[in-house]
Amino acid sequence: MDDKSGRSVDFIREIIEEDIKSGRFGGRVHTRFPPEPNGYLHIGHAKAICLNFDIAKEFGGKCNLRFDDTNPAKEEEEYVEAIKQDIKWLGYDWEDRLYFASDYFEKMYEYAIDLIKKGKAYVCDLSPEEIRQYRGTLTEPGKDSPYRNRSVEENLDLFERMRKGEFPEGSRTLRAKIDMSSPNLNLRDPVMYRIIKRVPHHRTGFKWCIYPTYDWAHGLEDSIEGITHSLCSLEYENHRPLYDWFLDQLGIYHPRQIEFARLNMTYTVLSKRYLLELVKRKIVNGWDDPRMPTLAGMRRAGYPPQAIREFCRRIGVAKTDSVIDIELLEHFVREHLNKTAQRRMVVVNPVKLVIENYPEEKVEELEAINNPENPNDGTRKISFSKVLYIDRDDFMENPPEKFYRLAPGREVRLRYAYFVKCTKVVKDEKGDIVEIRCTYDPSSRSIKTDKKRAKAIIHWVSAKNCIDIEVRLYDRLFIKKDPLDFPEGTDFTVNLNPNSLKIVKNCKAESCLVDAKPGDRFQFERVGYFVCDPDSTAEHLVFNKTVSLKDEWQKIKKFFTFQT
RNA sequence: UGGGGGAUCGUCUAAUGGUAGGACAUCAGACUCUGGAUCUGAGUGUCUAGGUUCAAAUCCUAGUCCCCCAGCCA
Repeated sequence: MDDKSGRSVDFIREIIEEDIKSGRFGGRVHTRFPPEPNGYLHIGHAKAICLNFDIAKEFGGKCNLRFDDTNPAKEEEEYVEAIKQDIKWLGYDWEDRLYFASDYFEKMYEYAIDLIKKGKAYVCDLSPEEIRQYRGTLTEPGKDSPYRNRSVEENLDLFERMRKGEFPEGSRTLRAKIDMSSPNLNLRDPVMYRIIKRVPHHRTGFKWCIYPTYDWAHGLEDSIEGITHSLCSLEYENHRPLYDWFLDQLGIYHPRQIEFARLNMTYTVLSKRYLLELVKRKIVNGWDDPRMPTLAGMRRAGYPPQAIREFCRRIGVAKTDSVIDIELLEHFVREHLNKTAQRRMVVVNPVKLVIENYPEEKVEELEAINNPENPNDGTRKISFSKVLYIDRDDFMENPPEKFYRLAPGREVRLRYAYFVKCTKVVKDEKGDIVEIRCTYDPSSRSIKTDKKRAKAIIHWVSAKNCIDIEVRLYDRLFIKKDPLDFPEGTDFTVNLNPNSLKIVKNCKAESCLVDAKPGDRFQFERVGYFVCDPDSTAEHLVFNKTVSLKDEWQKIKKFFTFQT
């Protein structure tokens, strides 16, 4: 999408504009988002949600939320609620248009009878294996089912008895009578109804023992709801002739199906199968684990919904298979958080810094800016004293050339405070640094008057006045750009990032963070963006890393480690 | 091998016969009390081969490569 001019539109909006112009649907635009309640929504669904709801809004139309609950074996109520919550969180509203395919079962049944009466559908006694054999292959035509030419009366009778539950699961199906030699396998007498008796449907219980298949049901759902443009992913392109066929045979209202490429992202898996596996094998801690690409996971990771929406808008929509760099998503997350997240100082990996020439009992209140990007957020006071904590990563005993931070004999500025100069390093018997000693320059305090330039500015907290928090450092779940690229005989877990979660307790945070509530987002200065996790209690605050700040030094460090 | 789709910087995406542009990423510089943010600059692209045309990413021809389809999943 050309984002500067805002003039160019994607191919779907182009089609819709043409349809409006030609009056194809009386100028109406009505879309729908049709999830199957068999898993949690992920960022790929977000693309479809944004597309459907945004288009409806842009063209003055409506967008329905419709659960495509035609397979009781896989669907659960838990997912229905989670999906509704996620869509709301994303910022979309289906108003009073919440529908379920299962609400249309009776109507669909009537349509099926209509089709049987027209001689366009028949009850087939072939077993699943036989159906497969009769279907033929990609290059060979199929064979007609021996039951294909039953009389309308017999079909009507059998179909009614299927509904009544007279036949065992898998014994019979209702099939459309189309063309067993069609080069499009979907048109080789597709199954419309199958018998499922053992599991209850999450909404209709055991009321039904026949269930419509996707191909039969979806167009009917769209038709019943008066959908104008039925947007779906590319793999349904081969199904469009079938979608059209059913509606044409029935002679009912006929929406237009348009296919677009689903979202793929680097370092991410977005198939329900693998996502479910991650949860079931406890590789992650549930669907809302912050490492999951689910909306629930991203919410818990601290992703602002606005950033996800902006991402969806900016990736555009096309028919080309594509893989989006995850960096692009992270870019929009940072962009939003930079403008909105208040800054705090938190030392994740603390080491003591003692200022030798600072009075023992003295405490100063220093002013810090809450968000330099937003003056309206004001300032806060932070406590300064003789003993501080700084991050171990901000000190090196033998620094390389590009390391600007604290080192023996070096001077740096403490953010919003003074210049300090390292005088000494105190180590324990193992040789680990336990304390860094320094002196400070009392004249360097004021932001306004002190023009002394610092090569580096580091963050800190006062040991006397800080709180301990838990920080969960999340990183991408996979180390490989394409997690599904694994050697034969292994599975996608070989590509898991062993360091995707690092829990750090006893991080030192400035005291004003005690007021943080779950969902509150902050920038921990010079570290990254963090969100307060629902696991937090008043005594024990937990923060999840959303995304790190861009870090020049990390790049340099990486470069060095590659060199040596 | 049948059918259906698709191919533009590293990655997405514009240009609808008339200057191949933007974003992310990368690199360089400026600025900065966050090695953040911001600003400036740089490099990198029309799948291939022919043809039509004053002019082709766009039209034509032939090829190449990629994706989807043989569930009673969606």
